[in-house]
Amino acid sequence: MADVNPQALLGFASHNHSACVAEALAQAERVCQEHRLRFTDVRRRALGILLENHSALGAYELLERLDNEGFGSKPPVAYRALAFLVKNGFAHRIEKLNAYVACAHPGAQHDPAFLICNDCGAIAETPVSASAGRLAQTARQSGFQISRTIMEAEGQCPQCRP
Amino acid sequence: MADVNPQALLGFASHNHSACVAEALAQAERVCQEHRLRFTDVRRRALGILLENHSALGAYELLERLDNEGFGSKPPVAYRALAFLVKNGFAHRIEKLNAYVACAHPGAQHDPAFLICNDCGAIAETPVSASAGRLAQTARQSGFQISRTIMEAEGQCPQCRP
DNA sequence: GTTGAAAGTGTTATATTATATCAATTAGTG
DNA sequence: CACTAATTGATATAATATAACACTTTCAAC
Ligand SMILES: [Zn+2]
Ligand SMILES: [Zn+2]
Ligand SMILES: [Zn+2]
Ligand SMILES: [Zn+2]
Repeated sequence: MADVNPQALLGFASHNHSACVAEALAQAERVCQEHRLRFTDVRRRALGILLENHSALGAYELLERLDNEGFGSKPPVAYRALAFLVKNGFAHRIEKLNAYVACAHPGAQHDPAFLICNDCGAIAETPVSASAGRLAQTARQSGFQISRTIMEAEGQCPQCRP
Repeated sequence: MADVNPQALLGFASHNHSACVAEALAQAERVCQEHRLRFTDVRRRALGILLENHSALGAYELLERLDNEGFGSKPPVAYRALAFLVKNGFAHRIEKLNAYVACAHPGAQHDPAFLICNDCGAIAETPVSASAGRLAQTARQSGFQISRTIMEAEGQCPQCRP
């Protein structure tokens, strides 16, 4: 989960990674000011770590990095930072991996969908609208009111295909 | 997770529950004979318990019931039975709940999609084809080869809506 | 039928993921 | 400043899951 080639990510396309990180952090900074959210040191750094890694990170992997940088060393430190990031749309939890990834389209609240490469661990967040899909249609027809959807697809990314 | 009104399930429609269980077990029996799968006592009973409950059951909840009936009492007993059932399409794992549910359309291999009621715990498995959806389309376009999809929607079932 | 290989069962032990709670600190408010 | 709410960090524990071993059962080959 940890040692993934950053080249392979962000929709499996290469990109200027440090600029990508800086921009995402600045964006988060703006959103937090707008919404009067407290973007504290741990939270900012947690998001930075997720962004740098640019792939799903387990809570304990994040915790280890935070600990190494002088933050707390116990599970709640990581879980609370993650809860803040997820709640406010800066990161997402990947259910299939019990892991967390920085959001690729922060700002607007959205239902994310993920493509997860089983070979290299790359993760791509796609802007699929869940409310437009067949599942949502089925739900509406049966009177089920959807509040949140989870869409994750496992497989092989373009780089890892034979 | 455990005490759910069976009336609320199976697509949130009521049905003859004991007949439903019996039929599903018979169906599993047939499929196992066809495919030369060993439908042992623990496995059969595990499926029976999932069917009777007719809602998602945690591995340890299943384990407790198996233990009460004289099977093993240690985690691997439940996890192995579940692995067999899931692998062969008789049950599914609900990632969002870390729980397991009997398949509503056994026989054919399929990518299940679920509607999960956050109020009463009811679960409906819908026959949505994942490969036809927008996520699959996006994947194809970017060269990603999907091997398996997870689709879970949380919300309120018809019975629980105000 | 006996035998050997493969699969299944149950246990012990341990790994991994996650939360409840409390004391101390910090940030925002009047 | 004084008050309150939010945040942090630690302790402790809960919940979920797997590795590895000994023993038994199944099944096919002989
Ligand atoms: Zn996102
Ligand atoms: Zn890959
Ligand atoms: Zn199914
Ligand atoms: Zn309900």
